[in-house]
Amino acid sequence: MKAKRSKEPRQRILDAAVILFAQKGYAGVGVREIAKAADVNIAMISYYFEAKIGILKVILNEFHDQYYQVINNIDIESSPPEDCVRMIVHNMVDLIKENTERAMVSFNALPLDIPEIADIKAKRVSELIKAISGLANRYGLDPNDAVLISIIGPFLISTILAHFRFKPVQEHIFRIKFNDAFYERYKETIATLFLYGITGTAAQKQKQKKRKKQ
Amino acid sequence: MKAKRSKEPRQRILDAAVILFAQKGYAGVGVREIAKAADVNIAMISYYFEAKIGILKVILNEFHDQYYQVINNIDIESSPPEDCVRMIVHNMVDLIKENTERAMVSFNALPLDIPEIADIKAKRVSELIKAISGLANRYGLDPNDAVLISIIGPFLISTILAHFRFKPVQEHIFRIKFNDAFYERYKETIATLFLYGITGTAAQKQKQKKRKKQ
Amino acid sequence: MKAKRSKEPRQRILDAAVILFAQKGYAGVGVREIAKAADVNIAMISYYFEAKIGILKVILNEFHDQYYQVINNIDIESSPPEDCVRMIVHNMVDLIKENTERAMVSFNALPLDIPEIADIKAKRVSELIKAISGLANRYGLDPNDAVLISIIGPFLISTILAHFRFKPVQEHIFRIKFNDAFYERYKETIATLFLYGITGTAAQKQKQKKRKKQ
Amino acid sequence: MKAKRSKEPRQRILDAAVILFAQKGYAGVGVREIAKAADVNIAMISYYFEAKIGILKVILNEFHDQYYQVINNIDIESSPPEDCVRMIVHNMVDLIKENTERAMVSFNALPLDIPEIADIKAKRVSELIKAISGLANRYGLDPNDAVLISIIGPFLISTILAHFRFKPVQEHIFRIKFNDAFYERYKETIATLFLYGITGTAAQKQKQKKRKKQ
DNA sequence: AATGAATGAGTTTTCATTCAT
DNA sequence: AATGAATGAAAACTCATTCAT
Repeated sequence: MKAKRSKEPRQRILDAAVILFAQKGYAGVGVREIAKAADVNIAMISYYFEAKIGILKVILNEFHDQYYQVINNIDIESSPPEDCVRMIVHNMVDLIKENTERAMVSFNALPLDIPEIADIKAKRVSELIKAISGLANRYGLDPNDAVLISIIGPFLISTILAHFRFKPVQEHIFRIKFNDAFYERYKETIATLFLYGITGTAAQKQKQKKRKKQ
Repeated sequence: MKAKRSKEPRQRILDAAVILFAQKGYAGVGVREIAKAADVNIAMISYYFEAKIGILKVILNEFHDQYYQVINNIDIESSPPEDCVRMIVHNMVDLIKENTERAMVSFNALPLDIPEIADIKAKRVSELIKAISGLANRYGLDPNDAVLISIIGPFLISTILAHFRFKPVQEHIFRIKFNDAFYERYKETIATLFLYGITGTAAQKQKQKKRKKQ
Repeated sequence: MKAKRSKEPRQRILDAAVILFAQKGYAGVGVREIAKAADVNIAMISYYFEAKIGILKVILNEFHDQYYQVINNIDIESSPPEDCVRMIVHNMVDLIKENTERAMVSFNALPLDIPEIADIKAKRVSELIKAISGLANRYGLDPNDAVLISIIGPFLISTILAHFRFKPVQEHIFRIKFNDAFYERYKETIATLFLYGITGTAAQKQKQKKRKKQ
Repeated sequence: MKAKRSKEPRQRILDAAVILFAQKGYAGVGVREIAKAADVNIAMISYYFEAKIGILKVILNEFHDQYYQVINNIDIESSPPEDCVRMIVHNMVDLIKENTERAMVSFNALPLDIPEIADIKAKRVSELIKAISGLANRYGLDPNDAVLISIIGPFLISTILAHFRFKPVQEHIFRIKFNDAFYERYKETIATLFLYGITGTAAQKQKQKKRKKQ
């Protein structure tokens, strides 16, 4: 049960908290539970993070730093759009696969009624939308078409997260193993689904415009 | 703050709890807060629902009843596949638009560490997968292809839910109104995205099979 | 579980309450539990007994009425002392055998911190002591010897009650049936134990007095 | 009202709880009342005893440990039977005199509807019966005579406890002081009562056997 | 005579945090 | 840097009682 005492206490607390927050939500986990899982004394939590909410703030910021790196590290300008999307999907699946709990905490289990958390979240979402708009532009979609952006924006992350959310249930029902081979095909399928979907949507839009002109 | 005392106490409790659970998660909301928002005495909660968890059970079951009706009410056999998908998308968006909080509670804010809730959820997900498999079959996709089903299964609901999750933030950033006109276009776009995506994926699969044969 | 609806509600409440109070103590039983066991509506309790404590008052008074009848109905004056004791033991065992729960409630499970109950109890105990003193006198024991009276006073009832208290455990351990035959022998044994004990004690006292005189 | 803060909090809780449980029964006492009487914070109760029932478990086990020591410490084999009984009575009165509340809680005020408590009690009663059987054997009584053992088994403890239960009432009625001198005579009287009673019973049994043979 | 919904004060237990060591 | 005892507030839940019907 207890985390190996190999790492530093601070890191052990973070690791334990991420898993528990992902399972039960922020409010559903007590500091005693975290301290026990991390094999540290309760008082260490306020020592390293001031308060329980401090743990969440660190988790949230650390994950978002990684998350936007995945998008921004892609050289959107110089690669063909399709490669670009495939790379993003590839990196994003890898990121979430390796940091499933962190991702789930950062997207789902957030107590947005706590102002500090709401502020961090709002700031980060703004950053994301800019990146998405740039990408849309490359596909001939109008980057100022709010409706379109608001649809395709959360598309990828939510689809990938949905997979990881339902993973335990599906493992049980389908009796399949989600191994590396699965995830290679998964990345491909998601990218194809997204690319065909988005180009189809763009094509449809062109048709409608023509019809209107006529 | 207080709910209008027009409805029956039991319904007022449910209505208040749904909104609060969606905002703060199940564990983040206290029964006192629910009782206050519903304008009922705190003891009424255990009177009508036995315990706090009883409220969640009712919400969960009620929403899933509606949710599977949306899928099962479509006459999959006799309509052309495309119409079928568009109808499902249409109905599903309407359902979630009218029951945003219920949907979010039923999909995101669930305390799966509570056995009773995990059981209900597992049962309902099984029902869903059967329905999805039937639909996939009509598209020439292999209904026993676990990987494919496990990808497109949670696709629709998670995409639509993602929109509603990010709705408040987007309203603020894009300064657009999410009115009826928006949702008509939204349904169309989502359906197109999904149809092109899924047919593209099916086409791609055919190609790969041919290549392997050669 | 529910009491047969053959008797009147008032009596059903009393019967149910006696059993529950004996099992769990007065404070350990809720009015809802009593109402359920008696198959009456909760409000009937305050209707018939004003409040929960009213049930206990009735139980207490009813049992003590029976209890002192057992002692006072014996014609202490005209029977030989030994017969007199045997009859008291006989009647007392019968009474407690038929009213085990009522006796246990009236002697053990009493909330003496509630003034009304303490008052009833004090009044009844005074009555008992007078009866016992009279009996002691017939045996040549000094009825004003407080020490002696205070020892033999609670002797019988506590011994008999102890049997009934440990009855379930003993039935289990000894695997014996406490049937009518057992209770005939039980009465005899208790009476013999008491008679030999009390005459032995009286004899011993005489010896000590003689020694002191010498 | 408040206990002196001389002892450790854990002990103060136990001491306060014993007195209150003896007065009002387990269910009749609240943890807040215990905490107040022990002059500790209410949270200390679950800190030291996990839950309210934890206090009772400790009281119960501690008292029974002492109680069986009293019986087992007597060297039944090598002393004359009469001395043996007098020593047991002597030690038992001393024990209960010094631990009146603990004894009353352990014998009367037990919530046997709580499985944990019923288990502890059953285990302890079994231990007692073995000891009693051994003692009976020394008196020429059949240790396998379940009826006899089941009668004389709870005899001593229930008689002594009855004295302490009625002590406050008797002090008031008889206006006598229950001082050390009283208890010396009390021990003697109880032992005599018991010895004469038990030998008388044994003698009576012999007679009956003879009669049956004839 | 009888119901069951409703109340508010009560219960036990758990919470995040702090303090002396 | 680390402990674990201690705190007071808040958690969920249960209580006996009352009231309109």
